[in-house]
Amino acid sequence: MVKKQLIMDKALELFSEQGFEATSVQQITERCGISKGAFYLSFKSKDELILALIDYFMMQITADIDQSVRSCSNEEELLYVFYFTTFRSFSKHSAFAKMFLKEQTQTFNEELISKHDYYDSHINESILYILDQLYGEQIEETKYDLLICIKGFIQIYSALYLRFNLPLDIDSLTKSLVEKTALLAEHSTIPFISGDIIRIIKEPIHEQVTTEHIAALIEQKIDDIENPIEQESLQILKDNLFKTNTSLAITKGLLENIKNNPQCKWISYLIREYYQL
Amino acid sequence: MVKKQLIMDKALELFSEQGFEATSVQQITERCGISKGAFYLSFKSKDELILALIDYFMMQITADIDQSVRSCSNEEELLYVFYFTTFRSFSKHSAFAKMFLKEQTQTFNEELISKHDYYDSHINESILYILDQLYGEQIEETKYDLLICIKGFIQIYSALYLRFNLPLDIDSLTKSLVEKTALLAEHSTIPFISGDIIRIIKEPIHEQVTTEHIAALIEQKIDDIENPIEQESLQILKDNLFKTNTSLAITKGLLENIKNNPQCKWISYLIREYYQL
DNA sequence: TATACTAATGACTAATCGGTCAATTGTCAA
DNA sequence: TTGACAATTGACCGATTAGTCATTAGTATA
Repeated sequence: MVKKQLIMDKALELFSEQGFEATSVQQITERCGISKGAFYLSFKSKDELILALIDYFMMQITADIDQSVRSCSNEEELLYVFYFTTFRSFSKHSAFAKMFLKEQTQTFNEELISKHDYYDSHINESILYILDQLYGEQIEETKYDLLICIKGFIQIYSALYLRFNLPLDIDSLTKSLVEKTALLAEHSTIPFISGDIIRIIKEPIHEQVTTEHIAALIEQKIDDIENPIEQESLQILKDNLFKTNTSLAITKGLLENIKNNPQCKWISYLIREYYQL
Repeated sequence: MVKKQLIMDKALELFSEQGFEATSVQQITERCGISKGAFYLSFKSKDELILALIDYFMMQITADIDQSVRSCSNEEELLYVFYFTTFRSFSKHSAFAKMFLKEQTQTFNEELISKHDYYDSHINESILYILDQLYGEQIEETKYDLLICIKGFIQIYSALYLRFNLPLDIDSLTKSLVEKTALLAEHSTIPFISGDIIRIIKEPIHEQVTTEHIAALIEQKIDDIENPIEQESLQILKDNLFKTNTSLAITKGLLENIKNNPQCKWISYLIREYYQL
């Protein structure tokens, strides 16, 4: 599916420059050097394209953040690692980040909102995990305000950087934000986010990670994977989902096989969560 | 110009629900109960409409914020007054705030960006004024990071509130943000925003307030004003712009005459700045 | 070379867009 | 009541949109 990738690349360029609605399928196909018909061989509709883009990148970004946070052994560095990974991801996928920033407040598509909420809730969990690890009970009251503020920091600094296309000194930005976050965590006492609001924020809880969900995801991705080892690993992982008494060692090994393919990051993230690895 | 107001009202509703691009002129005229031709009697184009909306509301909001900040005598309350006025304004004009949040990241119109920058720079000045008053030299290094963080707080909490249409306890939110801001101002030591970035941020400096600019603005607004006293006051203020040795007392009195008309807030703000009142 | 199959094309449709303008309606002074 | 003028209408325009499909080009097998 090289064609699909080509379309996604060029479309992302255009979306980040002009926005989704302002970009026509014609423009996309022209930049790809293909015909209009060819576009609709790869994607059923223009909407499906943007949803695919969001999935493709958000899976990577979200899994990236989660992984580096969970694998960080040094508590001192937890916040640093989180911010650093986040901005490095945004920096790496800056065209996507730009598009995402443009479209995230748009209401034009119900499915887009729910997708946004889905990944957002995963990121929320990563942040809450960090806060829990670092401060625990100490910030029981202000926890959700901290969550909001951290996301506010990320959003406003990202927007600044993406707006002017500045070269970003991630280390410096991260250090600055770590200090700010720590200050708020350790000294702020007046919460705003009340129990009611928390419930509303949390409402779009991401569905329980089910065997069917993972299996469907593998099914969907498996044909796009070119490396035969990775493909077989995915197949076995999928089959094992429906067996009992599967070897955790084998599972871990299989996960190791696919860990370098960015397309598999999300799946392995979900499987790790599923088996509590 | 009652028709113009009707169109702006209904269009704002639609824009805040669906976004600007997704709303057609047809939809607007249908909701107004007028014909398509009638729309184009009031506005030269759809673009002119959104620019008018932004001017109409941003003038009020920006002037509101500036006025309450500058007229706050108690230094202790400065930050509180700023946040409170800001959120009260957003709350009062929530449909506009919603639309603005949707469209602010859109690139589709050069003029829209420059308008955004124009009002943004005014708000920046209000915030920097507060920071200067409260902390002065003490935050020389971190001043612009504070500016960014304050705007980040406002943005993320507004988005939260507007997204879920929650009833907003402004006082509570404001107290929470005042504490956070004070913490950052008093204790943060690691700046990120460097001199280079400041220059880029400041670049779209709003033009010097000129006599011609104010006169043109009055000219443009004066026919929409229905109250004859307000209309005459504006006329005299405009004429006085081109005279030397005008009485400051008279100017102040005239400003007093128009202070209750929201349409005049921006003009009186500029005139006050012009005469250094 | 002939056949069978897939990949790719671009002219086409139906709908909608922002914007125009000749025709109609409403209003008020003479 | 008439006539002059302003306000309002909605059919219409050209451009553009997302999406379709009969046709063609390319490729692999027999």
